Amino acid sequence: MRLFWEHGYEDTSISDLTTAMGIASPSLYAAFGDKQHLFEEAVERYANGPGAVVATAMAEPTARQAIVRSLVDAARLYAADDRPPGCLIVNEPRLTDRRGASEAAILGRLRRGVAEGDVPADTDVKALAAYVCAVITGMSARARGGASSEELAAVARIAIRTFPIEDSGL
Amino acid sequence: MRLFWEHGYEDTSISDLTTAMGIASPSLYAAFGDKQHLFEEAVERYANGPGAVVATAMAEPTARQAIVRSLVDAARLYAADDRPPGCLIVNEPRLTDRRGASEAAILGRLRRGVAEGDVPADTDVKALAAYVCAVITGMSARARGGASSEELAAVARIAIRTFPIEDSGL
DNA sequence: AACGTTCTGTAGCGGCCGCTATAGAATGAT
DNA sequence: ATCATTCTATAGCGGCCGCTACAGAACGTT
Repeated sequence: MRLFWEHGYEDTSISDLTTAMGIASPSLYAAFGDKQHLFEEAVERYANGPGAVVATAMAEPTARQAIVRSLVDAARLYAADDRPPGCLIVNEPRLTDRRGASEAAILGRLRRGVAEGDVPADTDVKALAAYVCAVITGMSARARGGASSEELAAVARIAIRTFPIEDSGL
Repeated sequence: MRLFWEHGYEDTSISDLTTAMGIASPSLYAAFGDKQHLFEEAVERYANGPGAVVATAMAEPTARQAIVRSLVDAARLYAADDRPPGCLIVNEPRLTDRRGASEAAILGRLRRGVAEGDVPADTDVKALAAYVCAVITGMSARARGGASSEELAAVARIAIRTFPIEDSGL
């Protein structure tokens, strides 16, 4: 998982993986089938662990808090010094579906916000969800380029200013 | 240039290039040296042509107009149907220097704005430049994912709301 | 028309890729 | 202690990569 996270699918070779695991390639193939399956298992593990930032943030009581939490957590986690920088799902081209699911989660949370009254009814929720995803993508890219958590947090703070929803501390 | 733009450096093979050019590989090597040099020439050509969006936008009279123009132009060009989607320089991992130059240009324009009075003196210009770059990166990524110009423009409009500078039409 | 030069294309180099056939080591049962 | 079974590692498959030696075609000169 860490290797795919750091280097991406294409730039992680079977040789890299077996070396890191301390096994030989036939053992890897016996255990995981092929590279594709191993990758899927790694992504699943990632999505249920380090990659659950956005998903868990959506549980916040208001839509604004949910999105603020996404961005703030992303800023911290994408540049945490005990992990590879950025987000595996955001950076890996072939994970379009997973990214779509994240965006759908954000969109759903915004719509719930409209329904519950904490988001103005005239808000273009689709565009806002796309915007949040774009910012998160940009943050992940910057993390990969060596940006610090503080720098990402500064970006997040600016991004948050756009919301048509009242401030709520944080 | 188009091949590198569409598929990136690694996923564009010499075979792809020679096929597109209608020549054989020895001719390519005679003309460009090696793949790396050809890529650099292609990037140079890109930077002086389709990739000059941000650079030219910086010439706008105010910093705000410059940044608004960057985002609006990016929205239109990144999803123009007569070109590959997104930005070569933004998407290619190895072009860190070029990206740094773009960010420096934005930062310089913001500082000039502070000096000329059209940007508030207490603005965190570094963070704002980082934010703009992050949004542009996100827009390029979305373009690659198939987003339309309209969708990108919607993202740009939201992004623009953050600016601590007065609106000026557009 | 014959020649010398320039250029293009065929063929193939070494190297790494994902993947696997096969032989040998470790383990449990008799 | 011997054997049957499971697992592991060595070695190597075909394929594509970037790159190039070399032979043959095209062309300007005499």
